[in-house]
Amino acid sequence: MPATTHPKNAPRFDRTAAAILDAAAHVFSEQGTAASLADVAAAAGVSRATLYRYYPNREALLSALGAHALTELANRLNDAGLERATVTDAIERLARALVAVGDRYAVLTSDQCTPDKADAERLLSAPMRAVFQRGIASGHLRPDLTADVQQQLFAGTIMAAIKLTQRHQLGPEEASAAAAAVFLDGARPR
Amino acid sequence: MPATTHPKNAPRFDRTAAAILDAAAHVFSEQGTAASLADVAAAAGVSRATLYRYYPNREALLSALGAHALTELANRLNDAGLERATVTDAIERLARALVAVGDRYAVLTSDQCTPDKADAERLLSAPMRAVFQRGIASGHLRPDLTADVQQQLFAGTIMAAIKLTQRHQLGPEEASAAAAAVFLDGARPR
DNA sequence: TCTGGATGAGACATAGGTGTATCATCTCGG
DNA sequence: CCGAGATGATACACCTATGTCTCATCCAGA
Repeated sequence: MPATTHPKNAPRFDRTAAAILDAAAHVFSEQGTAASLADVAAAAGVSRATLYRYYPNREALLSALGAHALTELANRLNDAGLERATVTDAIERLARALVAVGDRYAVLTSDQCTPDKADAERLLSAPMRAVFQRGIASGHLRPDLTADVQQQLFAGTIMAAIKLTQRHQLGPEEASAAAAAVFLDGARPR
Repeated sequence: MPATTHPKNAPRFDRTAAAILDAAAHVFSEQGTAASLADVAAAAGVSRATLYRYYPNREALLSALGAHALTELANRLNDAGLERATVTDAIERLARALVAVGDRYAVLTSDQCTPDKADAERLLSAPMRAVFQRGIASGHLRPDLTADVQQQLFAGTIMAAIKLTQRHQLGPEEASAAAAAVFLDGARPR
C-alpha cells in the first residue's frame, strides 16, 4: 500500500493532511520557511483554522514536512541499490534521487528542521558517506580529499542542479546528469 | 585611500557605520537575513536607536550591506586580472576571491537583496560569464554544457567550499583550492 | 572650559503572525 | 435520511519586530 501517492479514495483526513503538506512544500520552497502559515493554508485551499487542526504549530508542520521528505528520499535511495553499484553509478543515481526530491524540499536543508537528526544520519548521511568512502578506498575517487569534503562539494553541485531545474533552465534528468558528470570528471574536457 | 579597512582615525560617523555593517554581516550570516535588528545593534555595540539613525529601515541596511559586498568582490576580481590569465588560473582565482568574501555575505545570495541588479550583472556576472565562455570557445572547458550551466555548477561548488570554511573543516585557502580542483578535474583521479 | 553633535535608554504606536476558541454550516457514510 | 465529524469564518489575546520620538547624558573639538 504505497503511501507516496494521494488517491482520491483515501480517507478525507489523510487527503487534506497531504494537501496541506504539499502546499507547505510549495510555499516554503518559494518564500522560505519563514512564510506565513496563512499563505500555506490558502495554497492548500483550506482555512487557517483547519491547518492548525492538523498541525498544531509551525514547528509541527515543518517537522512533518521534514519527515515526509526524509522517507521519500530514503525510499529512492533504497531502490537505487547504492551498495551493489559501481561508485560511479552510485553517484549518478544519488544525483538523480537528490535532484528529483530536492526541488521541493531544498529549503529544509538550510534551516535545521530535521524531525530526528539520528534518522537523517542513518537514512541519508550514512549511505552517502559509505559511497564516498568506498570510492576513495577503491581508487575510484581522489585520495587527496576527505570523503566528507567530497560529499560537501557533491552536495553543492546538487544544490546548483536543483536551482537549474527550478529556473527551468534544465530538466531534472539533464540537471542531475550534468551535476554528476562535472562532479566526477570536471568541467575540463579530457 | 583604501576604504576597505576601518582606521581608528576615521571620522566617528564612518566608523560606527562600518561597525554596524560588520555586525550585520556577522549576525545575518549566522541567523539569516530575518534576524532582528535589535540583535544587529547589540552585536555592533550600539543602541537600537543609533542603528536606525544610520540605516532608517531594514531594507536600507540590507541594501548597504549588499553594496558593500559587491564593491569588495568587484575590487578582488579587478585585482585578479581574470582576462589576462589562463582559463584555469582565472577559475582558481575566482574561487579564492569568492570564498574569501563569501563567508560573510553568502546569505545575501539567497535573498534577492542586491542594491542594483544592473551593478551586480556588470561587476560580477559578466566577468565570470566571460571566463566560462572563453573557456568553452578555447577548448579549455567542456563544450557539451552551456557557459551558464557550468557557471551555476561552479557557484554551487563555491557555496559548498564556503560552508566548509564556516564549519572550520577547511581553511579558506584549502577550501577554494579543493573547490577549483574538483570543479576543473572532477572527483575521479585521472 | 564650553558647547554641539552623537549617543543610550526607554516609551510609544503600529503591524503582522501565532495559536485558541466559538459557532454555524456543510458533507459524507451508515 | 440523518447525524457526527470536518470545515470555514470570525473574533480574540498575545507576542515580537518595526519605526518614531523624547530626553538626559556624554564626549570631542574649538
